[in-house]
Amino acid sequence: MTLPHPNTDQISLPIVLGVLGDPTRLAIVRYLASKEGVPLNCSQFLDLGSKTNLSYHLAKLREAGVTRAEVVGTNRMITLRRADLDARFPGLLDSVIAASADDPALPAVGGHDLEVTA
Amino acid sequence: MTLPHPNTDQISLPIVLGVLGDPTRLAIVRYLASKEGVPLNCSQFLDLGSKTNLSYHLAKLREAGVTRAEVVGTNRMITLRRADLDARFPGLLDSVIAASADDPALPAVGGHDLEVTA
DNA sequence: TCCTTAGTTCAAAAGTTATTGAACAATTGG
DNA sequence: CCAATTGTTCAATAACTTTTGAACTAAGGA
Repeated sequence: MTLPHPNTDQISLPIVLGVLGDPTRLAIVRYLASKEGVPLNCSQFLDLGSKTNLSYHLAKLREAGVTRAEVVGTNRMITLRRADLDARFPGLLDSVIAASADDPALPAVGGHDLEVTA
Repeated sequence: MTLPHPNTDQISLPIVLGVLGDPTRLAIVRYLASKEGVPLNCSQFLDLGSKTNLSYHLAKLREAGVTRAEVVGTNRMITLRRADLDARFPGLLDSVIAASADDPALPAVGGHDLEVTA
């Protein structure tokens, strides 16, 4: 039960940009970046939409090569593909994350500030 | 006859990313970046689509704050809003342009290489 | 003034993306 | 085995985006 992911060299710039051009998905990426190293399961994101809708957005991110999802039991552990994105599009992810960090219009995950101690 | 543009602080990250997530518009931005300082009119881009369709894509870019269009006679002179984008989203435009420079899947403007002498 | 050039606007059609709920599958724990 | 948990898939719908052609506006030159 492994899920399909593009290889690094199959990651496409317009597709990545298009996928990030959605507030829900940008919020997911921003949250993943703030918890880098910690694999998160889908239910962490339920603030951002219904379970079905998140499944859709997380699949878009995965298919674009922005995230990686590993099946662990009944969970999908989701991580940012930072190294792959940095290799393919140097500086892009950093600038997107930095810019998203001070965007008050983006939905928040957790209903609390990202700086709250974990 | 001035066209509507967002102020710098009204430029939105998801909207900019969404607008750049289209091969035609990315090709326009890439070409504008390669000719920075030289204002271009719309007909420069006719390789990328019909006049009507380009009017649509150029309006999207302008409304998102990515380009500026100035009316000069019967022409619209189009420039990249690099300073505004750099101020709002540091590093973003540079990384997008650098990444788009080596994307063979993007349509080309002019039917010749961008490095051809002007 | 009349014609041309440059680009917009409008309405329709076609295509794509987002959202929902109900049903499904896979794993884990009792 | 049974039930709960986690997440997917499917079909429907709603909403948006892209593309087109015909009609239009505005400026400039003959």
